[in-house]
Amino acid sequence: MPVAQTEMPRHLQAQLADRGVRLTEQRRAILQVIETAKRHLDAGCILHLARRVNAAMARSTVYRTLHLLKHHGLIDELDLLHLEGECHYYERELEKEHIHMACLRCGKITEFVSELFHTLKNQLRRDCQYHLVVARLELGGYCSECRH
Amino acid sequence: MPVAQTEMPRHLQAQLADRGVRLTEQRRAILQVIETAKRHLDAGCILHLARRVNAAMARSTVYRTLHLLKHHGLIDELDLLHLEGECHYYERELEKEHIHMACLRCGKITEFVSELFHTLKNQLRRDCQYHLVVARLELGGYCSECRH
DNA sequence: TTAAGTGCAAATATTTTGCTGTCAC
DNA sequence: GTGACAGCAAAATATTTGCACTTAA
Repeated sequence: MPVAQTEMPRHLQAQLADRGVRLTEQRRAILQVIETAKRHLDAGCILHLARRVNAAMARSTVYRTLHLLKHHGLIDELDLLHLEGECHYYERELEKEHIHMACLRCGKITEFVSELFHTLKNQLRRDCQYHLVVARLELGGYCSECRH
Repeated sequence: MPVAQTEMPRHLQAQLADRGVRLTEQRRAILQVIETAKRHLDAGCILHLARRVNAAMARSTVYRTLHLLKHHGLIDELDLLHLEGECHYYERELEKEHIHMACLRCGKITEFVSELFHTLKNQLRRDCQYHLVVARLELGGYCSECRH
């Protein structure tokens, strides 16, 4: 019996193309940076990394592209409790939505997947009278190495 | 049989005094603004309202006092999904921790209390290996008037 | 008395915008 | 070919800091 298929993660590039969004060299560079990121990146980091691919990249192009991706729901914007300045961090939207826990001393970020968070979101979606679009749960505390 | 008493909400002023924090005219004005707030205030609003009490109040005093209160755990800092610029909003820390739901179109903020959120926090506290200090859940979507 | 707090102005950090030239489709 | 996009520089927004003066305890 065929099972309902959840949307497979595909290249951001393909997802944008599907939506008729114009693909420029600059956008491709930024998408590549986001897809291959090994940690949470802010706009400045994305610019820095994207310039390795396209040296002339303007800072405003990064901001405009992040805005585009966010409004298409392809990336999530995080604050990570503003541990380092006030910038935002970006990561690819994934099926298994996760919770970010930041260490208030060393800045380490740990990600959790929680079935109960999923249940909570469903309950809120049912009860809150809103058409729920984003749910951001960010935690702060002290990690095992930093707490005394 | 006496029941364990949860800490009653008291004047922020008294809580600061307990901690040996110096009380100035400026701090008292800011505390009063926060305690009597009827909506979520950002630093600019707090400055504006505090100047009704103390006309010479400097913007930097507001920021320094908010920092102080936040580090004493007496207020919570919210982002409300950055609906209006990038500023932060502040509210008094209350026993019944609540969730903020922001309408992405009209900007209305609705607050929820959820038993399940409380349970989730307890589960995370137990499982996450961190000493949990803050948990911020912010939701975005479209309210009943704004969704089509 | 004196360490801590304040006001002011300047600095910093992050993000947005106007405009002109360029490129993807 | 043309409407959307990029680069650049300047503006806007939010917050922090250095320093000299003032004040709470």
